[in-house]
Amino acid sequence: MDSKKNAKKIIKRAKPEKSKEEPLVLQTLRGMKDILPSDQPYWEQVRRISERLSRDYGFLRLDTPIVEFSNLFTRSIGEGTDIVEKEMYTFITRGGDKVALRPELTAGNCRSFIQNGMNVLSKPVKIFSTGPVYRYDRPQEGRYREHFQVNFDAFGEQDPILDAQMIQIAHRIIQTLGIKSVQMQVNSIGCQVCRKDYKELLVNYLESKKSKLCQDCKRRMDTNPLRVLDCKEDKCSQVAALAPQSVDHLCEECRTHFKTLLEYLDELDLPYIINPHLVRGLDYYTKTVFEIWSSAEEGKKLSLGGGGRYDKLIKMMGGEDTPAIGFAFGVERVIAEMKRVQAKPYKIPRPKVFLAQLGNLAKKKSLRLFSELEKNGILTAESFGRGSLKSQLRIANKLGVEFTLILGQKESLDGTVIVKNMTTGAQETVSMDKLVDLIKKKLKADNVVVYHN
RNA sequence: GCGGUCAUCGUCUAGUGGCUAAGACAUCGGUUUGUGGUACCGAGAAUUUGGGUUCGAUUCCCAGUGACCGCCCCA
Repeated sequence: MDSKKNAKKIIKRAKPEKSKEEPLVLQTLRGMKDILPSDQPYWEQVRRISERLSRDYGFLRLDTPIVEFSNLFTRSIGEGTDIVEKEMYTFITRGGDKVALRPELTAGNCRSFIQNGMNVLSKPVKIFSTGPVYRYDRPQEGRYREHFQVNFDAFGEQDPILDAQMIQIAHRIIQTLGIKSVQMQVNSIGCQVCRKDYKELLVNYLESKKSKLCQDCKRRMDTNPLRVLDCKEDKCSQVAALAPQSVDHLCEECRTHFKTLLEYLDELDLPYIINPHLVRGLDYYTKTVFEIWSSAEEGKKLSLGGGGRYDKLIKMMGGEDTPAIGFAFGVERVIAEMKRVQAKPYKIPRPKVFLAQLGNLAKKKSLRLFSELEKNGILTAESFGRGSLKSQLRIANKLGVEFTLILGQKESLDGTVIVKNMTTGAQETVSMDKLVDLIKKKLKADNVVVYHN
């Protein structure tokens, strides 16, 4: 006994020495995580609801590669943005191409739209996409280096009714996922022309109040003056409160667009507010921008998702002038919120039948029987590797199945199988060829095959 | 990128500058031969990594790594 233990310890000690030259680190990379089976009901729910609603609203699915030429992102998102400046996973391929892991989905979708000539499709072209995106930033709760987004883009329609519909579907998905208490925040940051004018106006104003701003904001005045409006410092928000607002300085077209959008939103009974300080981190936005926030409890400073118009992006990228609008939400954040408000995850179907086998002959036959049950839509669990009936029943019990099928030596020879009711303990022997029908009947009678969602 | 807090079995927790680092849950096995839930018994399983101080460190110090918090920013 002692020698056994010692031997183990020696092996343990020896292990690291063996692999000294290249230590194997059994750990996910910083800011990345596994999505474990126990979490899958939530993910499944998000997938199902998103896919269903995307279809309901006429979106077609598009999947694009995770890796693209890196300038696809730098040019669309904007050279000066944080995402591009310090958060991109960029590398050179063996072929010498400068590529990057996508930090968001819209750029790739636009590329695909142009490359595949989707402008010939009837407008609007509504695109649904989902998958991982990558940003090399400092991880925290709700912020990951790899996270999943569910994304909607619509190309070729400049009518603000599409803005309203986009906000509607965003709201609808989050609500359907069980997050009832949400708030939509909307704003208009104008088009290229009026935004530029507004920025000048704002900078002039801020310049006059410079002494009252925090250090960060003094810096922001140059890099991103709109951000000053968002600062949490008391003194800055006092300055921001009196600052000129973008909505008051829109050009005629942008003002009408925004006004019409608000009329549509009023019609929809959505819980929205106009947040004149709402600014988004990507350069390509024009006119409408919006975010979706949970309002269940204060404290959370993370939006669940956001989006906006990018009317000039396709043209800027070299495509035909095509107005567009998009929205994305972060799956991890939405799931965290679902858990917080105790929203119901998807109920993954559990087996109602367990197949136990006993003896060599039965073991051989059980594989075929299992397959037979599966083909007939009877979800069955098993533990073929286990020998004793006792341990198999224990598993069956733990799984909470309705029936256990027992196939032993005797039954194998007779062409029968024992059906044991796990609630009552009663069991009957039935012939193999009647088994499937019998089980189907029993499950139906017990009304156990009802799943929600 | 900057500042801070933390780090013990799979999970949740105890504990200590010095004998085999404790418990619960979970896992696996057993309580005779072909029958589950309870009970009883047993097994495996951890001091994040690397240095340093020390006769001796899981404990003290430094660094790395990671998680989390506050910035920056964002989904």
